[in-house]
Amino acid sequence: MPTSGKDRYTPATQSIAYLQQASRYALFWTVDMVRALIEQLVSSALQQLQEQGIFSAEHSLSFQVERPRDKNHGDFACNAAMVLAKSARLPPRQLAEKILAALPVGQTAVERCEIAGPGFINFYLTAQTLRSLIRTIEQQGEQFGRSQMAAGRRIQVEFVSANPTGPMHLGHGRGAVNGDAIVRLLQAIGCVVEREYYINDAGAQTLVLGRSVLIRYHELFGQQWPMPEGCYPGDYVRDIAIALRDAQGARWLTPDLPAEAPPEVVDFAIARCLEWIRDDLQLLNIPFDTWFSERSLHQEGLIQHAIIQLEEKGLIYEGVLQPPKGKLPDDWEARPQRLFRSTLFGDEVDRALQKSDGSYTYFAADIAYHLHKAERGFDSLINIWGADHGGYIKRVQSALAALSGRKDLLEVRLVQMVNLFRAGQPVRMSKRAGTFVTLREVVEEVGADAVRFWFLLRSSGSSLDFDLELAMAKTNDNPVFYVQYAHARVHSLLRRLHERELPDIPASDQHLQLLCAEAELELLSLLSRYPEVVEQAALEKEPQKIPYYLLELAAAFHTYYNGYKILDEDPDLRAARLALVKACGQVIANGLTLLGVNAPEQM
RNA sequence: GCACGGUUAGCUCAGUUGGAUAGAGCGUUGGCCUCCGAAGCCAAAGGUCAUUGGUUCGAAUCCAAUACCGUGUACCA
Repeated sequence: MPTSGKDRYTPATQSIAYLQQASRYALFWTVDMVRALIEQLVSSALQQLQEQGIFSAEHSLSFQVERPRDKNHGDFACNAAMVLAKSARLPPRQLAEKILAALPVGQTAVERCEIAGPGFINFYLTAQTLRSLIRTIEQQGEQFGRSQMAAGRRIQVEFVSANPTGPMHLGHGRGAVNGDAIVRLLQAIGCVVEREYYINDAGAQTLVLGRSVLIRYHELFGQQWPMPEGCYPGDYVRDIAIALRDAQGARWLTPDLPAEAPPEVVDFAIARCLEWIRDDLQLLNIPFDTWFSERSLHQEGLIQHAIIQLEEKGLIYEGVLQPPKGKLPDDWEARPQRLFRSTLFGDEVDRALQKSDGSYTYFAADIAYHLHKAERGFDSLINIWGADHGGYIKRVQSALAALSGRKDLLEVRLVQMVNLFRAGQPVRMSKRAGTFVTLREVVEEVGADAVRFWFLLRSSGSSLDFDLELAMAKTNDNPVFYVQYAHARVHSLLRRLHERELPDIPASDQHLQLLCAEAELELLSLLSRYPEVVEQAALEKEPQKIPYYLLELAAAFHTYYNGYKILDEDPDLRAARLALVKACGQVIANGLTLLGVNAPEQM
């Protein structure tokens, strides 16, 4: 039986006869049907060979039907002859000959098959089969490429979760765009996805923010205090202070700098930062379903709830950690702490739950948070974190495994850092020198589409160079324009059609027969791969596969456009080519939508 | 030291159930508009897939060591 696809494609349960029947009566073949047919054909051939005694009965006849990388190798390729050569005690190519001879004949979708390379059997689809794809795309429209393969699966994606202590920077933006794209991809295969933002509105950093604001606030009234070590010097702190003064006047003035800012000031500052963050996310068109407050964990006693559960499992103890190996921090001292036995779950050391002042660590809150997520009944949880948080993965997964018993519930995906460039020169960023570039400034300069596309073009696992100049370029240098331009060209053709008052005739099956140039069949073949690309990108949570596919499709489209006249004098040919071109436009639009990038009709 | 990520063309990077002659853009060189948008197309040159070994019909891909780069490395978030 075929092992290709496994649960990823329509199982090849239909009989060959059924599929042949379907091809005769249905308007079109879907890619899944073709794949299923080919798997059936090969299976049937292998069975016949087994009856002939080429294989003994106990040999499992597994093989794969795959998409060849090189277009010269046909539409599908089968590796059966190579995988089974040993069992058959035949050289791969000889076995391939026998398989080929045993393939059932007379079906309509496959034009020809041939042996190539070390023993691949390549299948070339008929032009008719490829053309029918236009019907699929016409019928499914913006649904083309979407599926229900993971229908009903409930997934939560937590991403961004930038601290509300300042404006978002480029790294946050990358995480935001990446998370958003993963959500869209999962939705495209039928998952029910919830987007969540975890607000770190408790803890020391918020107090530092409050204190920094308070100092700037007093400056507005003529009171100068030096900014203490560790406080935030950025200009935005002054903006918050001004807003505080404008909203609440002088009521927070004090003769001396208090050790802690009043809670109202802290809350005001946090609220202000959150407002900026929401605005920035909106600018990038990234919505959230839930904004989850860390503070609520403390207030509702959920941290105790989580710790009690760990205690009941005997996973908490009072202890002293060994000093870390390698470079020792200057102020390291042995101190007894309340520790969680994360080493039992694969972590390197046990982790502290309470600080020396008795308050809970960030980790303790994170345990409670993730327990809460687990209790909300998701099938899986995905966190998108910056690479600098990589060290926390094991401990959070340990805690979740301890509490939920589900080891694979949480998947953490790290997004590497972003380096900012302008015309090839690195843009040095320093908070102190005031040369820090915020996400908002970049989005406003180059536009949300360019920012999104660039961030999605690179796999999240490698660091990314973002060049402001390139992102704005309106040439081939800029991939987002290249793709959008292809889409705009499609609509430009439709506008020209209208201007010349030519009829927009729907292409008949006979019209489509005129599509037989190599460039046309290649374009069709490329279009047929789109649903598989979406599926793969979603399953692997690797959005970059979509931009790369779109670049390939756009390139093929531009080549076609340059080589052939779409608005031909011959109305039949014109109708056929327009149908193909519209299908391209549809798929480009679908792909861009999946990335949250606009598909403009005019540029 | 340890953990995680990375190393593919001059530059920036794609390349996952292991697959055929390893790809794209930029840059370089040379071509294509009396014609639907040249914001485009075509062609050429450019490679020890960091190194070494292993697994097998087959390795950039899997495994093991090594080298170099990045991030993190008690109580911060």
